[in-house]
Amino acid sequence: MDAALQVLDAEGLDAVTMRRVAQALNTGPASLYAHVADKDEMVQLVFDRVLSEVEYPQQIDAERWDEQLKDVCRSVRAALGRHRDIARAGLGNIPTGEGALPGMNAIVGLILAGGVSERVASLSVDILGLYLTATAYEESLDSFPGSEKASEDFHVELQNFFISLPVEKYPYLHMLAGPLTDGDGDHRFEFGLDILVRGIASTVQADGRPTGVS
Amino acid sequence: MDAALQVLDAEGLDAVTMRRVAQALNTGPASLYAHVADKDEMVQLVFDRVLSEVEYPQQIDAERWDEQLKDVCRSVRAALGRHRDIARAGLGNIPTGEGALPGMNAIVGLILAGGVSERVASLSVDILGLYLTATAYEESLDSFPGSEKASEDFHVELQNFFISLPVEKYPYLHMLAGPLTDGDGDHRFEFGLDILVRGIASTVQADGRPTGVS
DNA sequence: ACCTGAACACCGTTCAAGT
DNA sequence: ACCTGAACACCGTTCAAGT
Repeated sequence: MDAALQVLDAEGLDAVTMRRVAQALNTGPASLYAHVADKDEMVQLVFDRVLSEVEYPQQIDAERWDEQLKDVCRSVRAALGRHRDIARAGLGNIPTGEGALPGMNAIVGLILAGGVSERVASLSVDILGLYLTATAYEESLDSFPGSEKASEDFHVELQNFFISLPVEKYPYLHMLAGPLTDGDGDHRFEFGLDILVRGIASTVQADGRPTGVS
Repeated sequence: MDAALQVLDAEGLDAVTMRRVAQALNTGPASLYAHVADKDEMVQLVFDRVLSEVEYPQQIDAERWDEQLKDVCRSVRAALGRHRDIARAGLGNIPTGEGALPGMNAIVGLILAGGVSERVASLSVDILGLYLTATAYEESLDSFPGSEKASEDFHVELQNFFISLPVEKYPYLHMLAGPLTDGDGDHRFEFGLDILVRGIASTVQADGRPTGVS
């Protein structure tokens, strides 16, 4: 597992193959099958390990549940961001490993502390997880493929493309050419996080009783 | 391109390889490089083609911008859902193909019709795209790998896992074992969509002037 | 401009055989 | 229980050669 994480951090998720990891262990790929069912399980274990880095409050403060919730989410983003494009491995899965459970338990607890129903809490944790892995994955694509230079060039190119679009055919895309390609990652993340957390909160009326939403 | 789409629909995205597509064309893999730079470009073209199936209103009705916006989003989900796990190909990319642009232009227009700033509109279209591709991808994993039976078994298994969790260690996960694994896809999708669209709308005050959000 | 066969450098996984 | 070498059935991509 340490070996797999090392390969991931050094070369990215695509390099985390049975053969590459085995090589880092000075052995052959077949040997790994004594410890792991298949490649997917290996990658899932790495993902779980990364999630174990997530920090969460030991105590839930119901008054500040939304800020605490956001902090856990920021910690998830930070953990994923520290390990290349590992977020890709989390896209289709509900993580059930030892590393992920404490953080997930905290997130569920914080959402419930917001006063929402169990149903809404379940849907919320789902969509929040989706948001965290998907944004982390997108950001990882920006940071690595080439140098930072390449990604900046790509930005300019994309903006030029939108500007070049025929105004009569795509008026709105043309209009937003600037802001659409303006990428401050931290800010984007906070915007989405704020919308989601406020959306979850808006599901509860001022008196603390759940609204009829969904 | 037709051949690639056929392979996708019949066997899923993993089967869309240079070799498989070439075979469907009764030729060798090297021949494809006369029409396409690499595999990624080929898959991206397929993705763009799928997005061309998206339906959008010819005329924006500013009064009903949110319902119109939701309808376009539903159409994106439907289009992606018709083509296996193609959504995976859309995860890290801003689509710039002929097929995707009209729908994207409509989405941007509808968000702007909601009265938000250009900045917020850009962030919103971004997060909405993230949500659409990520949910479509997750749903595609549920529908295919094995039969529907297998996915139901998996559900039960997952629920049992959460129930089996030690209550003192993971109280909230244990509590939500039921709803957390209760998957009505349509309903989940609508819940998230509603939160996002309301979140975007909440960025504008009642008088139509943008709030100071983000 | 388009196509081809052959090759290169990789994959995940299996399996008989060993300790 | 753990490891190994060799093999199988695949990959994407390149390249010289053809039309």
